Amino acid sequence: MKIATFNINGIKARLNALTDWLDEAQPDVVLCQEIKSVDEAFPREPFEDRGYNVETHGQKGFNGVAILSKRPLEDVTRGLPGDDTDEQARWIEATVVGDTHACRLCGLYLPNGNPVPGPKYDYKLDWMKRLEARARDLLADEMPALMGGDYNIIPQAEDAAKPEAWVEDALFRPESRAAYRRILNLGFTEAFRAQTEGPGHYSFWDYQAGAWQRDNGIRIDHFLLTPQAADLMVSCTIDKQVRGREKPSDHVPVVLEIAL
DNA sequence: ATGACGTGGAATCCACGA
Repeated sequence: MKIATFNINGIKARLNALTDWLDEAQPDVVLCQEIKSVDEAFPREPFEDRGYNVETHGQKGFNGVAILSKRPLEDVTRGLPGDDTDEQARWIEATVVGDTHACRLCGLYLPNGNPVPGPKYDYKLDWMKRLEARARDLLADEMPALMGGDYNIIPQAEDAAKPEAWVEDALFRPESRAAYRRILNLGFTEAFRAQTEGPGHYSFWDYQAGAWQRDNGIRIDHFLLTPQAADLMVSCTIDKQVRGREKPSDHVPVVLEIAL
């Protein structure tokens, strides 16, 4: 089963780019971030016409996550547990049943957190504490599960073309990276780094200052797998070429192949 | 050294992003 994460930066602006990519890459599941749409306005038809089930968790203007899946999505839940007052749409879960295993899918859009310090950074770190709690529960369930999405975390210096430019940024601050590492250290496998080492692998290039043309990117879109999911992993790749197309998102898809 | 680009929503600019 081919499962992708893709921050599309606006579903209305990216409709053609996304459907073109679906037709070409034929993923079974896509975890989408930054749909920037309320649920009622999400254009379901182009995806349903292609055989995808659509589950959204949107809000007006910003954020918003969705799952597209060719197989039925069961037990869908919306919102990251742990704070009933949190109104930002950044988390959605569902279970997909494969040929041999079921897998819990968690799609996430982790807060950016800039500027540092400030309330937005506090929110990021608070959100990551809640993420850690949910991650612990997923491990305790001892079933294949994954958390995929835009983590807004540059895990290591090698994950940025110019790491020195990010040292004061919420995506690369020691506190951010430590919070991410705490989750990894619970027993998760970061899918891309399980197979590929070294610098030069990015999933985001800013629209500004010719970042794409200069390959000035960062790797911030990740899949974290429970041990039961990691045992089924086949490959994890970044579909870099998508960034060079017409009217692209500033992120590209990361694609996980897993033997479900 | 600075700014640069894009999206959505409201409104002819602003918030937000990374």
